[in-house]
Amino acid sequence: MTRDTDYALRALCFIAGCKGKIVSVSKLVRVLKVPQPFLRKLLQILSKKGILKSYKGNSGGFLLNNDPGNIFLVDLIKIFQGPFILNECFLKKHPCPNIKRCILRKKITRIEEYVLKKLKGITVSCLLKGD
Amino acid sequence: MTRDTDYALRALCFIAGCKGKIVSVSKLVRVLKVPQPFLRKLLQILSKKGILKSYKGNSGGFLLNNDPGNIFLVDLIKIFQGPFILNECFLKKHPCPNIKRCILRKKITRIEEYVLKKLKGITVSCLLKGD
DNA sequence: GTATAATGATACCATAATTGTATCATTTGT
DNA sequence: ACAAATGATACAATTATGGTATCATTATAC
Ligand code: FES
Ligand code: FES
Repeated sequence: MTRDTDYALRALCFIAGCKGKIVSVSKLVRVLKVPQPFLRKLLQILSKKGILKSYKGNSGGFLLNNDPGNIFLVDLIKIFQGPFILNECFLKKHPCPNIKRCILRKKITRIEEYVLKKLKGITVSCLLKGD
Repeated sequence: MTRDTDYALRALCFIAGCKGKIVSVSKLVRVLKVPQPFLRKLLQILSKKGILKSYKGNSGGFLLNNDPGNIFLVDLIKIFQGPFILNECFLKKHPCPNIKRCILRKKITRIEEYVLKKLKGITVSCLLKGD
């Protein structure tokens, strides 16, 4: 998990905690102790991706656009770290001669599928509530 | 999986395939089509770590130091990518206030333990044989 | 209606990690 | 002695990450 995803998740959890109240970046920064311009960038991205709703102008800020139960960790990972790529070939540059049969690939794929399944079960709300 | 691990694993598989014969880097390069000086570095590391045995001098090269069934993918990952770190805290800089209770941490840890267990089952020989 | 406090958009920069190169010394079989 | 290999190590290029800075735009509060 990169810093992007990390910060974003924490911010989302906090926003979710302020049920309904618009939260500004400066507020978040005070709480999360994260570099402000960086966090701004992240929230802007989340806003573009439809996860947050933004309110401009004085006393503006951000709000969740969905139920916290509908914000999945995998989505954040996708946004900030690109698609959860299932290890295509374990030699990336030269396309692999035996990509169809490669045993390692099969094993890794199976593992990644499991991880993905588990990750799909993690949402903002389940982190807040603790189930 | 990084390029290091990737190349190393392919090299090991190939060497394992040449049962007993000493394999030189130049031979490997011809087969694997990987930058030579880079591969050399990798094999030197594997040799230092006791996974390969090296033979200097004319017609020298490398040989497996263990049974292919005893060369584990996890070991390569450890060597080239550092210890398989179980996501300590999802905010790395400022130590987390609730590191004991953090729900995400618990969930991630559980997933990583599973992956580790599966990864521990992957050896060079099982990639060659296909079981 | 204007000042203020917020976001939107974007370009830039610094550092670290990854990936790869180059070189020279040493060893050993022929 | 020579050739062909590894040992050791320093260097360089590229990319990814993490972070800044700036200016424009919008909307609320007074
Ligand atoms: S090496 Fe290409 S898919 Fe396994
Ligand atoms: S945030 Fe620190 S362990 Fe979860």
